[in-house]
Amino acid sequence: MSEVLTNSIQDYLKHIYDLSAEGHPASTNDLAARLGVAPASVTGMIQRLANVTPPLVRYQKHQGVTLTPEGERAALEVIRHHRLLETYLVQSLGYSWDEVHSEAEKLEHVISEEFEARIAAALGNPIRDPHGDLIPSADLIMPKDESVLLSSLKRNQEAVICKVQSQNTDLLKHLEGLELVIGARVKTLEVSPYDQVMKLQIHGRKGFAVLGPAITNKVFIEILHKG
Amino acid sequence: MSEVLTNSIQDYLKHIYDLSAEGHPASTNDLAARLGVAPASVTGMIQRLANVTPPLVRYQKHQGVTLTPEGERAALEVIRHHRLLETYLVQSLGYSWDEVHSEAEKLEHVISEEFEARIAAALGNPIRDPHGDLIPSADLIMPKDESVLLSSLKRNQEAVICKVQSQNTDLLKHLEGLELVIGARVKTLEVSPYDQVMKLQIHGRKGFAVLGPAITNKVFIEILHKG
DNA sequence: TAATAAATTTAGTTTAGACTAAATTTATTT
DNA sequence: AAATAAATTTAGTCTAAACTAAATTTATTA
Repeated sequence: MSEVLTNSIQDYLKHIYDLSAEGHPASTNDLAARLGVAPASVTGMIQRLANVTPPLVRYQKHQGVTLTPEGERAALEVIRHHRLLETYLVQSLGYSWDEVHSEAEKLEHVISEEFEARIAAALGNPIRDPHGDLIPSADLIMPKDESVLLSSLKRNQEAVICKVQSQNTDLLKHLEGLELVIGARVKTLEVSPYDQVMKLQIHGRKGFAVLGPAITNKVFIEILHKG
Repeated sequence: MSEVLTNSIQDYLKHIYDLSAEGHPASTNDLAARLGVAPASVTGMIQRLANVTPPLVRYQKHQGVTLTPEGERAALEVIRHHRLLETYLVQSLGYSWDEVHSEAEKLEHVISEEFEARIAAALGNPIRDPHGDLIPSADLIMPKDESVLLSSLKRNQEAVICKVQSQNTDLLKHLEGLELVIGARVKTLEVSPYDQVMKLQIHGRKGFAVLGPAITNKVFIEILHKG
């Protein structure tokens, strides 16, 4: 019956997507917190989304909410918009990684498929955004995440930094200082067996960096298979 | 009291701006037609806009509506967004002039001042959009329009095409074929006194074009003062 | 297991911004 | 100037999406 995906609905679907990504349904309260809205408002909305045809979510009272395939498609569309936009703002308009979120948050709801296609092409169809998050493909498949924690890298293995899971400005500044940024190539020189401290060589930089687990458990990498 | 300029309000202000640009206040019916909304809805909205502090419009029953200085600022902000966006879409993302309007229509309401500044800079602070319309400056002054009709160009005068006032695809295609596009330099070789037919030399093109008043009264130019 | 706390839902309001139908005002003709 | 037409306004309704307060359900703890 209904056909329109309002901004608000798109936001709900987006947050349900990543709250339920961990396996269990998204709870009313968590959703409310993410959306900055009262829990009662969430209940109202998810009931509507469950009763639309086709339903966008599966919902049982007190049991939380998950996306139907239709809901997931819609969510992935918004997520693709968001992450492509963040990438475009950084690459083509010179934004820094910490300025892009709120801009993309607004633009994601209004750009056309044409616009999406043009910026994707201009960027060479990237697979990760500036934060390292995966970008769903044009046909709305979320790529499989091959990344692992830096802390799991063994001696002599090489890898590429692909994500830093943290909003902590100090940490991010510290990593920037070390040139340990997304895209950087690294190789493990040594791992201390007791405290997990790693000695890391950063490609194109002399000497090495020493990182404790407080850092290596926040940084994700893709291991380079020697070919 | 109110502080938020919703999308809808921005659209009203924008259309009031250019409907009242001709001198007389914008009428309820004309506004309704432009906005694709019932006349009664317009009355409701402009009453609200007149009673907000500070008022955005001046309104007297049955007399139409004009912008206050505050309303005009808000309108120029939206118009600047729109025209910069159209320009950016054409210059930087390869849109054609006839595809940009609806995209800009949606984006104009959501971009930040940061975004506006960045695209303006990337474009070299342009003064006209791809349709030839003037772009308000960053401090929201609408530049004075120095353009005149091509039909007013005298023999031997040179000018630059700056606007074609028409949505007619045939005409626009015809002009494109002649390379008579925005930015083109032209010189009048001859004007026929009875039927106003002009013989025009187009810079960088051999031979000349012959244009009747049906065309020369749609094309605007800026005359080049020999310096 | 009863009592308390936390999470969720229901019920009823509110606001923006549209709508229709009816009433009123201004403009145009005869 | 009266009659008709066109434009505008009033009044009341509707929907999306939020809200608060109260009620209910589930989870936790003594």
